Amino acid sequence: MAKVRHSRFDCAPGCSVEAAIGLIDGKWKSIIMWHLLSGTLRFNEIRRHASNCTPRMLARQLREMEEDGLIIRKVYAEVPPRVEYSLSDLGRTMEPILRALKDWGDANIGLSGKPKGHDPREADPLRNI
Amino acid sequence: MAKVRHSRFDCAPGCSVEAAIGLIDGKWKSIIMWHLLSGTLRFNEIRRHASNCTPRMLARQLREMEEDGLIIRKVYAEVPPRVEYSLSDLGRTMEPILRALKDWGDANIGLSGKPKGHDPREADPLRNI
DNA sequence: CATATCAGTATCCTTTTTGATACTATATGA
DNA sequence: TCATATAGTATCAAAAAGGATACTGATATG
Repeated sequence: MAKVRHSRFDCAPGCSVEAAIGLIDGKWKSIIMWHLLSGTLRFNEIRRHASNCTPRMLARQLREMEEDGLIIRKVYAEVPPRVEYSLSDLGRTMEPILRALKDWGDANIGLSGKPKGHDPREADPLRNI
Repeated sequence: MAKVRHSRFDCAPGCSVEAAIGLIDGKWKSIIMWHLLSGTLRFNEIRRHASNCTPRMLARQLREMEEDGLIIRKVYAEVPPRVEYSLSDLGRTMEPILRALKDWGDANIGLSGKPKGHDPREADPLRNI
């Protein structure tokens, strides 16, 4: 998405939709949230779930989600360091969204990564008359 | 989001989540979908719903959604031109997602544009020991 | 005749996001 | 002793997304 994260909402009623999605649109956020639904995870545990997410990216996304109050970051004063991430109460309220996304994806995304079902252009070349 | 739109899914099981959100993460897509739930709309009608979306951006997002099979674009050979956008069957299957987003937003976003509920850092400055 | 409407495009530019790579300090285990 | 694990950060570069503005061509309206 862009620049201004969930800014002003003078465009009701679609805006609450935009606001909600604005919180989870980072490239890894929805995945992170999804896995945190199952319980607390440490930094590198999350990283393993989101392979090919660089530590830099993961850190950024986690910080943003923390700022948005979606997750909780708990630092233990140990060596080597231990940091645990978990969903906040607010974050947990997003479960219906995450589940809806998951259900839709499971039902509609083939292994191709493209939605199932034909592209209308291929099926009906006259559509565009 | 980024570069590769719903690419490969070697990271199950979070990937269907990512795939689903990848289809609606454009700055205006979820809003467009939301309004199309109520019925067919013309280009400039959508534009009015998404004030301060430039025609360039609106056109781009609509094209992408069309390519993804979420919406249908119907062109009438009239002058001045008339083009109608509507949800495809596939697009309509996203209603649960959109509704979940809307419900969450209505329940949790104040007029500030920030999620309701306190930032943990303000409430508990010792959290980060 | 001048203007507005329609559905966009074209061009240029800025901002935001993401990626690659290397690096930190300390402790444990081989 | 050397590597490994931890949770990141620093720096640089690339790419993607978004924005501003101006323009189209024919027709209807004032």
